[in-house]
Amino acid sequence: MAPNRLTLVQPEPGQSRYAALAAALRHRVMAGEWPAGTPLPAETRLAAEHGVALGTLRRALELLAEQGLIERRHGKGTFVRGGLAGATMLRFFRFGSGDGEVPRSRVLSRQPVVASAEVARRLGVAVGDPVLRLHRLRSLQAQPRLLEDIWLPLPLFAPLLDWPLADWGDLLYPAFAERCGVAVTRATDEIGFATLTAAQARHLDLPPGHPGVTVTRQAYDLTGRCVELRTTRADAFAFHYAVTIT
Amino acid sequence: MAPNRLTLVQPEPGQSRYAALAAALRHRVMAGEWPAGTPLPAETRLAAEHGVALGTLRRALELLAEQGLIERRHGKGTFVRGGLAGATMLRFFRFGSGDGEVPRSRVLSRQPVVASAEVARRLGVAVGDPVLRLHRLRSLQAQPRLLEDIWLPLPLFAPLLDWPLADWGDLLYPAFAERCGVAVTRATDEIGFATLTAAQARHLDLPPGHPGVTVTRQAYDLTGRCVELRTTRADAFAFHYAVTIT
DNA sequence: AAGTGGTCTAGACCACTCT
DNA sequence: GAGTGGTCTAGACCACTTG
Repeated sequence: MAPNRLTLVQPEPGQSRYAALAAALRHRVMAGEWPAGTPLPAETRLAAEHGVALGTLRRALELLAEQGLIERRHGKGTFVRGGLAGATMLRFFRFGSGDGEVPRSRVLSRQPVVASAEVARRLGVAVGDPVLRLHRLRSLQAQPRLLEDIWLPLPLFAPLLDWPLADWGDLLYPAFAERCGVAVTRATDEIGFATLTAAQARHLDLPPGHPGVTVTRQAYDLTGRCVELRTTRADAFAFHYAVTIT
Repeated sequence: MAPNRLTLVQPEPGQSRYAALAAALRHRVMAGEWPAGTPLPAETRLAAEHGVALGTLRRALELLAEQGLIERRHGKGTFVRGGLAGATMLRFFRFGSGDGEVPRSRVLSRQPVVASAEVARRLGVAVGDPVLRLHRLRSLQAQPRLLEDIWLPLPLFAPLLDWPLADWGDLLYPAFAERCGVAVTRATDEIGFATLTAAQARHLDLPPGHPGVTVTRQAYDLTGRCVELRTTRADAFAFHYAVTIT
């Protein structure tokens, strides 16, 4: 795409111009025109490029900023956001003194499998499609705290098949970005409750049948496709979560 | 306050004009100038009243709309919002077939007490201040499902002291609004797990020691003061909650 | 048809960040 | 000082709702 050319937006009937413009910009971002962390052109420049008034362009950018696609910094510029931080799962749990500490992670097993009905549904792939299954234990202060089952769609995450287990860091999302070019931008968590199986309890240093909390996460990238399904199990009594309702 | 007079806003240093204007409008709403459900004056009128451009006035209204204080309806007007619906607690739980059904509520006990340290802290009153304590059981399809402990600051909720128990409806927030003039606009919920005591389990038709979920709610009115502290206990296995992270 | 909020424009000026 | 995003203005026109 020629960067200096005029590219008019064509709002569909019933759609506002700034909404159409936001969609157009969203596509340019997702096409990789400005990689994550790099600034977009200045407002005046972008407005001229798309043949709209400054206020309209700003409305569009505000929309994208709300959606978390870009980030605006006064005096500096408008930047394409990278993925989520990665330690977000921890904000659900309260452990002794390790607040803000990144948990140590150990991959217990890694194997390519075929997607079950449940996994396929949540991951948005076909039943029987190849997926990478990870089993992972995360510890705080040498105490095992979180037991994770992770499913990743396989053509996409193939680089992880051979990656030496010793080189896996404590956070997965940065690894997704570096190794597989996948940026997680949005995730949904479902919180439920179930007693731990004997095997699960053993990993977590808890008695069998101990009450456990189950957090099922589906993570999505810029294009909205689900790139990760993760089930985390932990001590229910160490779980704590706060929400604001409006 | 004279409605037709010019009332200029005075933004504090470092504050934008629309922010100052929003604060001014917020005060006018909270002072009861336009009761809940009634429309504010038209944009052009309000802008003229406060001596600002239309765009600035709109920015201020957008702020208040985001905060849930007002609601804008295209072609109709800008309205002061009432309180929260009231059945919000249910969205945490999945029970058999009663989706969307409003649970039947029965008040088990009602007594004025003095605030303990914990209740005082969460309610924002002094230790020893009078509060009204309610014990309440809520059922779906004749099955007891939710056991609630509720504390209400007492000068404010005095009308509830004499109100015949037979006349209490199934929802509390509408009653708060009608009887005590209290509109709940915001609430925070904290979710945790704990085993049920024998007494709690008995009310819920569950065995003693059964795993329970505890939702602690603090509800606030327009002015930001806490008007309700509520602890809800229920079957942990029937608990389910979904969040979106961005 | 009249009144409401929603969109869009064109331009001025301010506040922040870097060099 | 030059470049960025943030605020504010004044006015035109559109879309929705109601009588």
